[in-house]
Amino acid sequence: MRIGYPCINLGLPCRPSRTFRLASLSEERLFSTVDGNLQCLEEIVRWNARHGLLFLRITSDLVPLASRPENTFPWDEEFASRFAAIGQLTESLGMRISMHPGQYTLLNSPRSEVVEAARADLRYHARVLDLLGLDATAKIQIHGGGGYGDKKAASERFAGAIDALDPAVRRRLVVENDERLYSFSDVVELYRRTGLPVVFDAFHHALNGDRHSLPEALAVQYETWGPEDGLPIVDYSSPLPDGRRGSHAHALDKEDFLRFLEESRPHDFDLMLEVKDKEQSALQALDLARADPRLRNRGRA
DNA sequence: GGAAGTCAAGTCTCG
DNA sequence: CGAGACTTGACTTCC
Repeated sequence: MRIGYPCINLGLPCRPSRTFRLASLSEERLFSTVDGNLQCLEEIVRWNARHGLLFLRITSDLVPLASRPENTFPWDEEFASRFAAIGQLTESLGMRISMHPGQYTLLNSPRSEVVEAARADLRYHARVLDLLGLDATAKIQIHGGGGYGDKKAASERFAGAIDALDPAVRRRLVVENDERLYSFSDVVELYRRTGLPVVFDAFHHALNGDRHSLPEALAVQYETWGPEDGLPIVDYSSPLPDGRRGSHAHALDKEDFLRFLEESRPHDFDLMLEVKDKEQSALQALDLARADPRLRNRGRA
């Protein structure tokens, strides 16, 4: 088990997700922004490694507006050696990398321009991971998408869109249960149609659950990950104290997290903590899990 | 310099 | 059918 947090480190003075408005797009602006974002990403990688956090989700804003047609700057060529160096650094540290496109990246839309934009966005994400030189264990996690009033047809479109993807994108994709539409059972069904491994989000499962208990879900999830995919990925976030639906808690709920560790015990996975205070919760989680033998296992699934 | 408003994305609900 | 909600972090504008 490796533990991590998404995208930004709130304690560091830099951000790897600086961006700008479409109206401000220029080659100069893009160059200087990506330059700064990569610099910050490297700082985060080093900080995380020093603190034992070996699972990192890279922000989708690393290259702002990357998949917009207006953006014609060859950032991938321009920064190829910078990406390669950071990728070598993460490899040498034993760090795992993932990415998670936004909620507006939808492969199953009935609108072809939406699907084409999603495809371009996924190509961008895969390009980043390719430039880092990472193998297929570096995943891109997506959701099932919209329902469009006919979930069955929407799921069919999802499967068709997956089948049509470039293998360089396809091999990195994993599908995560959401809090509203595609439950854990639904994404397992998508796995059966597409072969995409399943990311289990414990928080979404609590909000949009089905018959699976936590250990049951983890056992089913485990079967969806192949030898090339690495350890399964699990997302965890604490429930909000006031019980408000959906959004992520501000800080780690220690009791809930310890219960989660206990109940998930038979299964090993890499754990992404989606909590608003980012690295603080990840450090607490690492501390709470320090006696857990899974932390010493970095092996294959 | 800080507060308020805007953006980027697409779906979905509500009137 | 069209306006607004939803989400998130950061930009941008305004005083």
